[in-house]
Amino acid sequence: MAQRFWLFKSEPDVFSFADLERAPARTSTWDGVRNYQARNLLRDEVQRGDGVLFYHSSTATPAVVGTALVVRAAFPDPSQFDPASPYFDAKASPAAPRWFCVAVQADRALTRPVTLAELRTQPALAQMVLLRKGMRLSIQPVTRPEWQAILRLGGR
DNA sequence: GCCAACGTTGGC
DNA sequence: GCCAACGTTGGC
Repeated sequence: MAQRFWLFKSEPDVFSFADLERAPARTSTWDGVRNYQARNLLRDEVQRGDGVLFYHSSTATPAVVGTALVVRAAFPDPSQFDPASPYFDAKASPAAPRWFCVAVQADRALTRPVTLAELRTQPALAQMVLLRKGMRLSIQPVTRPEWQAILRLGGR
């Protein structure tokens, strides 16, 4: 399947792009997604080899800050089975997992972050899912032209 | 900290 | 199946 592109949101206070770059093998499980629409994308659509825009949300200057690569397609999110985890789900079981995650590897930071405010000024990005009113989805599809435009804005 | 928008839960 | 109440997200 052709490479596709996604935008993953993360609160930098919880897990930042720099955290991913510091992780062993620059790789981390993208766990804790607890929204069904986002879950369905992770489980059914996101494939190994896809590109990810790493977006910092709920911060003073929300922005796309780097790119990552999907290095493992969907598997059951281990945190749902861990009673000590904030993402524990008593209704999930290994036989009937409810939540899924993928693994991502840091690619490169953008030369400069592309802020949400800047994204909004770009006519080429007018249809971006991120910019739609009321959109809160934490896993979003990105088109190839959007991907390319954002990397260009970010100095790549 | 505020609050709009959206998602989930649960009573009926 | 409806919908009110509640919880969460996330920009500002």
